[in-house]
Amino acid sequence: MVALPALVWDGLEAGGARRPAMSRQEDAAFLGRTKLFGGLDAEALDTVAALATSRAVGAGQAVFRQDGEATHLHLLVTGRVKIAQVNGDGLSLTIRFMGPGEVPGCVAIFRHVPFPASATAVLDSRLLLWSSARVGEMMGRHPRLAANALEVVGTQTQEMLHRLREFAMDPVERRIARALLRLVGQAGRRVGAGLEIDFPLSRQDIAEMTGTTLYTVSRTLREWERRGLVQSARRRVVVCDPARLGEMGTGHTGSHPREGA
Amino acid sequence: MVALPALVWDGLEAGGARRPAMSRQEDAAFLGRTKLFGGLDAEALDTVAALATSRAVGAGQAVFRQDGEATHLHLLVTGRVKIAQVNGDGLSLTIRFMGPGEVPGCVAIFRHVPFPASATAVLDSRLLLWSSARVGEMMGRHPRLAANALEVVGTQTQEMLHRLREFAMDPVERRIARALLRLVGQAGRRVGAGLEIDFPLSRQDIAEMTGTTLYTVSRTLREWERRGLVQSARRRVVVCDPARLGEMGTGHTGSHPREGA
DNA sequence: CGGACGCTTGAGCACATTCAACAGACGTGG
DNA sequence: CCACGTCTGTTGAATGTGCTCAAGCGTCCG
Repeated sequence: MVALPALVWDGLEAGGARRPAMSRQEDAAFLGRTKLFGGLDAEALDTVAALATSRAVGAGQAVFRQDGEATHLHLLVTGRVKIAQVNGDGLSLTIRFMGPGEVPGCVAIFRHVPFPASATAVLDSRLLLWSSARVGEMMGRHPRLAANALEVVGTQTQEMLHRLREFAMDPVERRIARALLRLVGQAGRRVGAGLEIDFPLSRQDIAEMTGTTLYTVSRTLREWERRGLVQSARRRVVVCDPARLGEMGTGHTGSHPREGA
Repeated sequence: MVALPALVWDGLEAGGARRPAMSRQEDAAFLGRTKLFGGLDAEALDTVAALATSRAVGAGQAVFRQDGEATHLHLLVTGRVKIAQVNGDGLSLTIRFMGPGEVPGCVAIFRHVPFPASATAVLDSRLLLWSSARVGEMMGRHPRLAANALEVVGTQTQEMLHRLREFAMDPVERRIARALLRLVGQAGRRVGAGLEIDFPLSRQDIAEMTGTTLYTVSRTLREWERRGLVQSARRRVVVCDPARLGEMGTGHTGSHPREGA
């Protein structure tokens, strides 16, 4: 609502350092900084990079689809991807957003099961791909990779657990606050008014992340804007006061939680 | 409410074959049938069994506590264990129940982080323990073990994801139905009226599994009892008609889901 | 036998949803 | 460059699911 400076979502500033095409060497260096491939020796990284296929996906395009066979491991290099699940009634739940260095759909690859959710690029993105068979080979050859994979998947389990608790016990307002803080943490960019979320995010998107409706999100954000906690415009959200927004999560500001102790 | 035959929860029938003390050889054979150790060769199993410590935990006693340091890997041999998380306000969420062959708290061990939840025996239970350091050694020595661990943790992630969707999109009634069916699936025993859940389960327990209150659970179960879907008595639940209860999950029997497509 | 525990039920209320209508921003094409 | 349609967001009013609070009852166990 407040006037926010004009902005393009993709391009130089969003993606960090510009890498238009990226050489094999640059890829290898990048891999070494990811959770999944970190700690492998230089030679291994080089081999892994050499085996990868590169793929560009435009904003709004699908990276992979729910229930599709998981034929390839996807590593996000630049851009941003939304992981979302659709249920039988056509309602959809956004599991999370992923950024550079993350591995959308990794559990499905490791378990050799269909993707449990769809991945859609929300910004122009570039990914590296390895076939499922290649991944098996690499895991066998590099025990460190297997250990990393366990760590990555374990982290995801605990994140899911954390969100499960939110859904089970927190009122909508608190879930929205937490979702925004999480997004700011993983995709926040300093701007004048505070921390802006790096990619276009509609009320509907937030609703799908928090299991509520776009109407409730709109009302909540509007109220927070009056109180100076956030600023927002069309598909743009800036968190001005993360601290006070966080108290909304811990706090007893508003209403009552659910359930009897 | 309907008269159910008298019953003791623990003892012969609950635990499958009776193993009062259990030798190392029996332990090894048992390990070979678990998800985590399955597929290891006989020699490895024997070594692993030899390295284990046995521990008995009485019903109602804690196996480990939330936020406690994860010093040991726990494998449940007999009995049943409840995994639950308490939040700051003293409200608790039951993540799941685990039975023989399962590995409560495994993610914390693998990631070297504190337990995210508490484990409590709901029946007299026996567990095998390995120190965290031992687990590291074993995983290094047996690649198959590392692969199994990834599979186990990956399965958990997907289960959490599934439950997350339930919490986000399903009304309370559906969540209760699903919870009962899940319990019957993993701890169901044939009885005259249908499938009885293997261990004592109160309204409060069900409420903590489904993020609701014991009052709502009571009303719901009562209604289902009138319709002949379930039978229940004090801390006992029998599912009489799993099929119709399942339709409650898929179906449009009742009300409306949440969220705008 | 008495207390604790688990279960049931009613009445009232509140958060959040549903439905409906509108307003402004964007971009597209004439 | 302006007109139009589409997309996103805002807001009001009515409704309802599920929670809170309160009371009572039966059963199990000490």
